[in-house]
Amino acid sequence: MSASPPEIPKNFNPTEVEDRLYQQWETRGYFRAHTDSGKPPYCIVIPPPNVTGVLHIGHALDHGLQDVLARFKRMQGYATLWLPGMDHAGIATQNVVERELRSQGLSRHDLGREKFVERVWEWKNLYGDRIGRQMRRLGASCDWSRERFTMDEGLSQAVRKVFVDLYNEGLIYRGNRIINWCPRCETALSDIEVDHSDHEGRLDRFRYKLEDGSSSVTVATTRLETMLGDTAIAVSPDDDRYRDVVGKWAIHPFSARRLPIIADDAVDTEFGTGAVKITPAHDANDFEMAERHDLAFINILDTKARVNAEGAPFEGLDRYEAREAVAEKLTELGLYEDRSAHNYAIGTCSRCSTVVEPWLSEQWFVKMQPLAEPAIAAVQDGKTKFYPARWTNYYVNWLQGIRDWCISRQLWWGHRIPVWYCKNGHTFACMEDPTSCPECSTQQIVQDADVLDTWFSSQLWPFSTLGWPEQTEDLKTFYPTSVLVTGYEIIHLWVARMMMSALRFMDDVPFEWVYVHGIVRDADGRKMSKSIGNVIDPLELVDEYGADALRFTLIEHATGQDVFLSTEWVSGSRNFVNKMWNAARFALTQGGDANVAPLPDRDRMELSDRWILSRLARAIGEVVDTRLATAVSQVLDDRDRIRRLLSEVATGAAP
RNA sequence: GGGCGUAUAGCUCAGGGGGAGAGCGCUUCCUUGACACGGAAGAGGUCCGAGGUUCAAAUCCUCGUACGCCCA
Repeated sequence: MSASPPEIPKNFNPTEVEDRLYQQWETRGYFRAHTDSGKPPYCIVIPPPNVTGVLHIGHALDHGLQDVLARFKRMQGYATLWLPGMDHAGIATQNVVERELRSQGLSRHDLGREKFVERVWEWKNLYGDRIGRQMRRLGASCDWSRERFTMDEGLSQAVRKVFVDLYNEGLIYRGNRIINWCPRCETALSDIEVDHSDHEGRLDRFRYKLEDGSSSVTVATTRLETMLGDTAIAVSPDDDRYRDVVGKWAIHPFSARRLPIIADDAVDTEFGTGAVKITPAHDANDFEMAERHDLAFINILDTKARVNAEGAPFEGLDRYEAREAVAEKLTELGLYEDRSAHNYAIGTCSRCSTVVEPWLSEQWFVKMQPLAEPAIAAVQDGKTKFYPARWTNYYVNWLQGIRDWCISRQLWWGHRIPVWYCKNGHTFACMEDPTSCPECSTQQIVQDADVLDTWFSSQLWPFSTLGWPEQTEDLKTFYPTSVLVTGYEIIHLWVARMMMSALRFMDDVPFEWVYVHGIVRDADGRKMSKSIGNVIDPLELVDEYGADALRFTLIEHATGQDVFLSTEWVSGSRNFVNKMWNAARFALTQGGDANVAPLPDRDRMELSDRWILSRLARAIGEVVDTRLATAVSQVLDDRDRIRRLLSEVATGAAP
């Protein structure tokens, strides 16, 4: 044997090889999907990353899995489309651009709505291709000619049609309800954009005097400042302690408002004193009770969670300042009793971690139950299947308990709600921007100021990206899509909503399979976060070990559990990739192309050839028939055999 | 309070009704013509505990313990 030719280095250099090959693949159109090939279709739409973001290690796993599936199906002869794109990420993007403005001493209000939205588009055009470049570095074999953005013209048409249709059917309605309000972002949030965690707080107790001066009732609360908006006191109808005060009135110490003392089954006799202050405008349970008893709704906080005029004499104070001020004032009046430590759950904005305020306001909602029922049935009937199957129950349970979805956001970046109000009080939704009211023809009309929740557009992703509402060739060829690959944390945020909207508007499920993977954590199992400082940048790992090494590592461990990523694993995978490189190098140095001759007839093959071909066929069969992570471990098993065989051939031990 | 997951070698984890596994680490040897990002040999396990099903259980079932996650 001769020495290795110098043009094949001993060590695999991933950066050089991967960049060169990716460019070739892309410019030669290998990732392009075709609708006229006559091949069976296979389609994956990417869970669109936020346009503001950079790729994190979770994307590397998510995209790696999709890439394996896409490349595998291409090799099997399917017309394969892996469709990439990005999400406009309403709150997140608006926050980024607002932060940028703030560094120049400006607010979005200084620019005005139109200029601000222009500014966000400029930002998007400047930074929006960052994700795409990073995905290419990771080797994602997407069809970039079909890249989509949730704010694209076509996708916006889809959003508009869905809104108008649901509105006309009565499934979208406007209502004055308790919603989650973020005082920093100054917008409503949906239930699932709020994170809940236990918090060490306190329970304050104070007295309301009865109007007739006969006695007083002591109540307990964790949010003392909300007493400014109290409009009743409630006790349990079975509570003997309060039997003789039900029906009487108490007096609010700061406003002289009369508060009825009511009996309601929802009151827990065990909590606090058994008597509960009722703040209908600032608590969801109190709101429901207020509707049952026809109580007044008094909103005491402004959009920044400062006390408004309803809360005089505390007007202008922040909610936490007000909490202390109210306690002091009650003490002065001899009404404050005591406080004790108390743990309770608080909700925080999932975007900025500010404590959200339950707040009464007029918002748009989607009535979910009629949409949820078909989505539950489709999974129970097996039209869409979860892998691993245990997520089926999670999905079904979620939908069975679903509540109406608050879709309006007090933001400027997003799809504006296509509803107009005329001066004569008519309200209407329409596909084309109107110039007059369709009912009374007045031209004095004004559009609703709010935009839609970002998830309202992403719920349409599997069909809006393929061209819907137009009946495009892509839509006919690739819908329903084959598999959705995503992490379990967005089954309820996204997967369930896609199921609902697709069944309603496409009359078919959006995907046959939902492949659910875990979260990538650090080696100690902690979530990666900037504040802990344990974030692993996938691109740094690609620089150091190569994209294949990183993706192989992630997929090997994508068994449905969370992946605790240690860079030592990636280094191990890099070594394995190098092993493959050297196997190829070995083959080429044995005579190069001359060795890649057509195989002889079966009966003239040598035993070793037949053995390795059968081994190859078996390995392919096993890989084809098993799930990804198992396939990877199969590859690892085969590695041993390959290694042994090579060494036998090299030493002349095999015939 | 309800639901789910996990427990297998020193570490991190696959697997799964009949043979105890991988990577990393460890020990010993090898500057061998693909590869030291390598090769060879080896030590190392009550497969969390108890009960049940079975000819056979680490694997399936029940209960328990510990840890983690999700929902309220």
